[in-house]
Parts: sequence; C-alpha cells; structure tokens
Amino acid sequence: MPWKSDLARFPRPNVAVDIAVLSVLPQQPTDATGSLAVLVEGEAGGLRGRALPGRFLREGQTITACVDDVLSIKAGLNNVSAEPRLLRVFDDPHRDPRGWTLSLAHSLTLPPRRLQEATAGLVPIATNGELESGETLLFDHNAIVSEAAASIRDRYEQLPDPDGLLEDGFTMAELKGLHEAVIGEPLLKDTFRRRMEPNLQPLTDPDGARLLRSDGGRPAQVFVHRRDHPSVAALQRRVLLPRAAR
Amino acid sequence: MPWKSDLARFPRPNVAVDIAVLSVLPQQPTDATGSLAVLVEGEAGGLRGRALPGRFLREGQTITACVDDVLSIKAGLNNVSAEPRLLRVFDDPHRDPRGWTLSLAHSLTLPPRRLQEATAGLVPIATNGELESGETLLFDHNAIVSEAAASIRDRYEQLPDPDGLLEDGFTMAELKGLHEAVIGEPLLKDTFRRRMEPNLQPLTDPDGARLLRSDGGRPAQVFVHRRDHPSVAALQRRVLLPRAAR
DNA sequence: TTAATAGTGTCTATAAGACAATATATA
DNA sequence: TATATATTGTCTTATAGACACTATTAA
Repeated sequence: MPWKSDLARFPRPNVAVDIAVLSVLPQQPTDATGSLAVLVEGEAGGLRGRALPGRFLREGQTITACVDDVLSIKAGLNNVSAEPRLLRVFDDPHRDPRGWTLSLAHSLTLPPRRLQEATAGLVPIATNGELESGETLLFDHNAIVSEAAASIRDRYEQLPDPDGLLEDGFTMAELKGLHEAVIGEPLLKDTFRRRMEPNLQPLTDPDGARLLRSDGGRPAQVFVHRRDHPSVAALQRRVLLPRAAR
Repeated sequence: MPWKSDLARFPRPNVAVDIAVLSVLPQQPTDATGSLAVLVEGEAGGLRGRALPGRFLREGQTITACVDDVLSIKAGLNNVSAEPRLLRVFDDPHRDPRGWTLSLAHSLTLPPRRLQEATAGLVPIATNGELESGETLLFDHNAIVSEAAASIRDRYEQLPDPDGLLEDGFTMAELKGLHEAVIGEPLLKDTFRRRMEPNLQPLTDPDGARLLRSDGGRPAQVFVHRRDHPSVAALQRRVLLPRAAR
C-alpha cells in the first residue's frame, strides 16, 4: 500500500467493468450437443463492431453494483444477484484512444431462464474458446470470452452444477446435457453418472420414497446439488501430487 | 465498454497495485520441510501494522511497470522481469479512509537467490495459507497471501517448476525439496519421481552421456524443465470428467 | 409387444500410494 | 568396508473409459 503519497496528487484512470455473461443454448438440429454462449452487445455508438457489455465504475460503487447496473441497463436484467468473477485487468495505457482507461474483465453465469428478457444476443462459443461465428469483438473482448469459457469449463469438471445453471430437481440426463453444452463435447452416460453421483442428493417425497420424473421412457430419479458432501472435499482436493509420507 | 460517456465527467478512483512476492525458505532445524514465504514490508508511515508492498498506478504505466517500481523502491530488487499474476480486486469504496481507492492484488514468484538483496522480510506461510507467525497484515492482505499461496500450490501440482524457482540442472531431490517447501508437506520420493519424470529433460554432456552431480552419496541425474513435452498437455488436460464417446 | 429412456455389471488400462530392494558414489 | 543418497521393482487400490446388459415406463 502507498503511504506517503497525497492521494490527490496524481492523475487517475477511468475504470471500466466489462462482463462476459455466460449461459447455455439448447441443442440445435445441426449440433450434437447444446452450446455455451455469451451475451454480446449490439452495435454501439460511434464504434464499428460489437463488444461485451460494460460500464464505468462510479464513485461509491462496488464492482458488483456496477455489474448490476450494466445488466439492467444494457440487457434488461434486473436483480441479478450472481457474483461476478474477476478474469483479467486490461492495463495498456493507450488501449482506449479517449484516455487512460483500465478495464476490469469479469464473467458471470446466468441460467437460460433469466436471459429470455435479454435485449442483447447470446452468441455460441466454440470448443476452442472463440465465438462459433468467428466474429471479432472490439478491444480484447475475444480473449475475455475465451478465458471465461475456460474458467466455467474448469468449474464444471469439479462439480455437477457449480454456477447453478439448473434448478433443483434435475435428472441425470438433464445434467449430462448441461455438461455437454458447457464443454461442447458428448459424454458417456455411465461414466458421467458415476462421476456425478457422489455430489448429488436424490430427492424424496415426505415418506422417503424417491421422486421420479418421466420423459417418454423409464422415469428418472431427480436430484439436487449436494454442496456439503464429504466427497466434494475429495474432489476439490489436489490429487496430482503424491501424498505425504505416513 | 462505455460508449457515450464523456470520460472526464465522473470522478475516478485511485488505483493501487499490491503484490504478494512469493519465494521459498530453506528447511529450518525445527521443520520437516522448507517453507513457502512472502515478502512483507516493515512498519510504514503513520499506520500501525505491516502490509504487502504496493504503490499507486501512475499515468501511462502498465501494471507490470508499476510492480517493477514497487520492487525496486520497496525491496531493492531491480530488473525483475517476472510477470505479476492477478489475484483479486479490492473494491470496497470505503476501504481506504483517505479516499476512493481500488487495489489490484497480484502475486509474483521470485527464486530465493533474487531476494537476498531484499530489504523487506520474508515471512513463512503455513499450510492453511495464513502467516506462520499468526501476524495480521493491514487491509485484506492476509487474504491476498492466502490466495497467492493457494495459486502457487495449484501450479506446482501441475508441473515440476512452473514459476522457475530452480535453476536448470537441478536434481530430483532438489526438486522434491522445492515441492515440499511450496506445499508444506513431505512427499514420497518414488511417487514424486514418477510424477515428475515425464516433464523433465535429463541433461547430457556433448557426447550424450548423462550429467550427474554428487552430494555425499550416489550421484544424481540433473534435469531441466521440459515445457514442450507431450505429457505436459496430458497433465494440463482435464481428467475429471468422463471423456467423449468415440 | 416395441420404442424409448434409465440405470448397473464388469472388464481393462492407468496411475497413485506404499514398501522394499538394488545401484553408485564417498569416507 | 560402511554410509549416504539415487533409482527401480512391484504390489495394492482407486477410478476413468468402454461395452453390454438389465429395468421401467408409454404407446
């Protein structure tokens, strides 16, 4: 921390908050799986090309509050209570010709249900982290999208639904579909089930009988995410280094 | 990105850059292993307590340049070319009573050799991410240290020496000692060797004979880090989710 | 019955954890 | 030789990947 400096003595940067809002799109007829997608703003005043939603941080405002403003102003989303996740800070002093501007790049995950009201468009993300359309966004926003995608993909390898994309009472097939959309690849149902089961809680009715839901075939068990299970710790534990000697 | 705003219209925050400089301390007589450690500034003007080194970002300056300044001014370290790693942004509007100030918290790893000239002190970090002394730093700097420790521990589970703490030509025992210091736990030599070997390159003399180095017992093979080996990709590959169906 | 989806049994390959043996230097 | 450190052999256990089978509903 700086101690001696007079806080007012030096020029200060503008600070913008840019957000990669992630969600999933359902499976299209042409796709093997659903797709991870990101919210992109339409053409904006004066500049050619599209960008992620963003805004300047105002005095007295936290980043979370700023993100709430962005989402409500630029995407019509109110009362988003998800915590934005910091990805990167863009600090090139000349990145914005209008003046010294830092950008705090964040990502945020919203379930598709929340995005129906969104005015901006959801754009599918390819497996390599680029936009499926090949579109180039302004500034380094393609890099933000790519990092956001890598980040959510990492999280979904650890737990069934860390970002809460599903509502409680999902089936194993729905969860598998979600994972396939997030990582963009088909998965094996048996291996998938065995990986996920320790972190899922089967729902039961008041009598303790298992709750099932049918969709044209054998009814499936419905689950909720289990956030306090012992094996959650085991999953999050590092397993790549040899353990300590006894 | 903000488009319409006049960049000069709103108040702008001070932006500080705080740095957790990480290194390792050799094994002490009382310890089973060496220790991860962080550079802490001495008592600073006016405020009771110690903190991580930090400084305000100046106009036209990148974060990397700012970090270089901090290290040279506050720790006597010149020409540090390591890239700082962003950990977190502190954004509470009232966290600094002197005015609206954001803090960009970073970590940076330096080999012990580089820190001999350091004016500030290296403080050991415990396994739980707290300082071993139990000392409380100013602001949220304990949290920065804890995140920095978790981050470097993660990286060292993936590769032999991702942050370059050792110089080329290290033995397996030296590498194991480094890992034990970083994670703060003893490791098994056989399992450790098998985990590390695919990502290490044995050094040879011009004739192709293996280079060895002795330290009181059987001479050991010396290695360099292998950053382009196929198995690096395999290690970094996600292995926690079932793979795709063929 | 058939079609559709859900769930299980089980084999194989890989790798970590653990213990013990063997190898090669110095004193 | 004894001692110290390095390196390898191998057994056990856990689990991902893969394939095939069984189970339960609706039409």
